[in-house]
Amino acid sequence: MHAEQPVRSGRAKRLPRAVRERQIMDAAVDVFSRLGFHAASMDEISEVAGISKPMLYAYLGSKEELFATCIRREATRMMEAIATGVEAEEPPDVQLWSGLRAFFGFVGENRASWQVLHRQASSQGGPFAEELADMRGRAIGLVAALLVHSSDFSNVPRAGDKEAESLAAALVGAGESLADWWLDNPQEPAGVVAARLMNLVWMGFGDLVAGDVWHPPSRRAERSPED
Amino acid sequence: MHAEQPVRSGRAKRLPRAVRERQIMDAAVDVFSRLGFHAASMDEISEVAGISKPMLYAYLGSKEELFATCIRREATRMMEAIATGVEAEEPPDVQLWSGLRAFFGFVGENRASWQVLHRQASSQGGPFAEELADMRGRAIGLVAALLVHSSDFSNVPRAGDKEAESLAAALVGAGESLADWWLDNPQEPAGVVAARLMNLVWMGFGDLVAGDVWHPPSRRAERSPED
DNA sequence: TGGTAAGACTACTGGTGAGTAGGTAAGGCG
DNA sequence: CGCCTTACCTACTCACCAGTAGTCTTACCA
Repeated sequence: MHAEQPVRSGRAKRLPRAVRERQIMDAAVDVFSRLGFHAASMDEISEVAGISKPMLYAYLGSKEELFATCIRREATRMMEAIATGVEAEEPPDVQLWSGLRAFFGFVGENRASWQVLHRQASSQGGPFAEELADMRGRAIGLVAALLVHSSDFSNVPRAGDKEAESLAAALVGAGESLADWWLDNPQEPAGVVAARLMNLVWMGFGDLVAGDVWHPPSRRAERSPED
Repeated sequence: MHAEQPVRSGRAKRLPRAVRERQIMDAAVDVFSRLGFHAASMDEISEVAGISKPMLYAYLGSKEELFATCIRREATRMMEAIATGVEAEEPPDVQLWSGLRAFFGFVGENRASWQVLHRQASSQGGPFAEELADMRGRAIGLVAALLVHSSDFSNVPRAGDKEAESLAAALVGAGESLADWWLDNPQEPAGVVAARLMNLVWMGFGDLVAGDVWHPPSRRAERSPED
């Protein structure tokens, strides 16, 4: 988690524009995540960023533009974090496992980002939710493709795209909510939470109750299952 | 979905307090679900309800009280709808199935309620989220108890409470998100969506890919799987 | 048929927060 | 060293909205 620098008292030191913009964005994500879009005030964001309000407007435009920029930046960071963790050549279950680990890893280290993306963005109407729905749609699409691809390994008639999509939506949603739950119960490491979801969606309660569990292939031991 | 009566132009007809309160609550749920807590204005709520602002304050108190009352009412309605659908004597998988059907049935017929509960309430901080977290916690607790109980049927060492709870959180979350997805893709009936989630969480992708599916016991045919 | 209390309204206040006008310091470059 | 550009500030305007004061009106009962 970023350590926002303390509230300044005098005049801020001169800094190049790019640096200030990053500071402002960090502050904005922080404030938006804590208060939500409407309750967050530009005054507070500027204060946390350590500059004055007109700088905000000079650099990042209106409040709405600022919020949209936050969403885009954080969404991109997250998708990249996940994409980096997944190898397209692996078998489906391993890909899923890698994706889950990367996802929970990101959330664990960027709680504010996650709050902004998951709660604030989706609960505001208009272009924000749309922006977010786009990214969410891409994530669901990826998972759905994974599912359809999984079916190719078996001799079962290929599931309909709609069906795969809704299953993917359920899975993505399970991940989102488990991440939320995890924020309130942060005792456990990311790897354990990810493994639990992996077991749920891959094995199902039916198998789990019967004592069957999924476990990652033991090769590739450089990535330990604990964080 | 309620058909909110159109915007009045003259003076409203005299009505007994209880009736007016219901109208106001319906209007409030409608407006809060569309705009969120902050963006919703008491003026708009009063307009949709077909009365003037002072009536709002006379009957339901402040904006915060009104919102909290909405949450409580809708949460209670939903929990009751689910509880009514589940028989405690049934085997675990059937209980889960009934619960899912009842849940998706409720969401399908009360979209505004669901928006208020799932999005708006949780994204506002303070006592609202707490209220909501309570209900959510009860739901998770119920599912967790179901899971622990399931294990008793098997010879597996009983899963830890924490583990059951996180699995339940994932399941509840999967339901929430699938419901959200469904709102955007409302072609399919509630029963089909519920069945799909049931299959996912009970069988798991592993079994589904292999062609194994869960299906409800064929007795009790008076409840058809379609809505 | 008139009295009255609950139901309803118009028209205001006060506070808050988005966005801006106009002015001040600080680094760079001749 | 003086000039200009870029970073930065204080102090405002204006709109919107929660909440209220004071007044009118209608259904019901005696």
